[in-house]
Amino acid sequence: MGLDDTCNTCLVLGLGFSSTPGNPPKPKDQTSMQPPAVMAAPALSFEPFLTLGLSVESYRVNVTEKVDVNKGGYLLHRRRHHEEPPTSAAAGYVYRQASPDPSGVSSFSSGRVKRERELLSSEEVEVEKNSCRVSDEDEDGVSARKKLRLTKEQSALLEESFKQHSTLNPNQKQALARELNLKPRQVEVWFQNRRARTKLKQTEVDCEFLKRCCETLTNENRRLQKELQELKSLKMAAQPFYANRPAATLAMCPSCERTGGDGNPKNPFSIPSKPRFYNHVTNPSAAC
DNA sequence: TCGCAGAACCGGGTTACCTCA
DNA sequence: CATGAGGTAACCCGGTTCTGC
Repeated sequence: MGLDDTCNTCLVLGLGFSSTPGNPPKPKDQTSMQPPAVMAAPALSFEPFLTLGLSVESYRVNVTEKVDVNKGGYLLHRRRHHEEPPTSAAAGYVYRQASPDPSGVSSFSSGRVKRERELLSSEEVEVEKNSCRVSDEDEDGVSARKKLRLTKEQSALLEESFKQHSTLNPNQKQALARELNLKPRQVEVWFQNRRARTKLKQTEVDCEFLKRCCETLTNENRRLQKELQELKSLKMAAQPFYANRPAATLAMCPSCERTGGDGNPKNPFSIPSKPRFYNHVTNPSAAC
């Protein structure tokens, strides 16, 4: 092993996702977004490479399954799982709830679903009749988009509901609409937009985190390049003097400038026969 | 007047259910 | 009777439009 071989001392810097402090524990039935974090460098490797990168696949997957950074969990997978609430099972209520289905393929299998929806839709019409806050048409019948301004009370209730369920089942939507004197469609839209805002916020947080990781790794790369350069210049300077010695027996610690050798403890230039690796973060010198 | 937040809308994808050959 | 295809409804998402402040 020569100095060039010492350059083969690996540096592996990985960037991936791991849990971030402060993230709420993921609910049992939800997958969670794991914010990115620098992975610990592997202890041993013999290939010379410095990696700065993301696991694209894991990022993609995780980004689509994240937990609201400040409002609790939310679901991005389409889920059509439902279950009967304990109190209303006999009445045949249908719930849409988060599904643990990891494939993202959802299930919404109940023979009662459609009937339930039909019942609800008729109810929805009634609610919409009663809802006077927003109208799709003006008095003269001309379609005009009017923007709803939610009151503080309405917003608070919607937020509260979102904290509990980031998605609504038809019953919840109806109940919420009734309570807020809004159209079920408006409640639905609010939840859709709310989920989108949550995701956007999470994406921004992730982006910032990755930027910081990138900076850190860039600096580390620069430092190691410099160290490598120093090693090379030391090798060049030492070559005339130790011309008869195999290059593999030469090594010098750039930090303490001690020179290693062939592993013989009596030889001041000996290096261990086996390469010693170290955590460059906690121990910047391999030779020491 | 401009920018922003967010409500509303649109198109596309997925799933469940129903009907019919 | 079982089954597969086609149609429909409902939901969600990403993206966009547009309104009110």
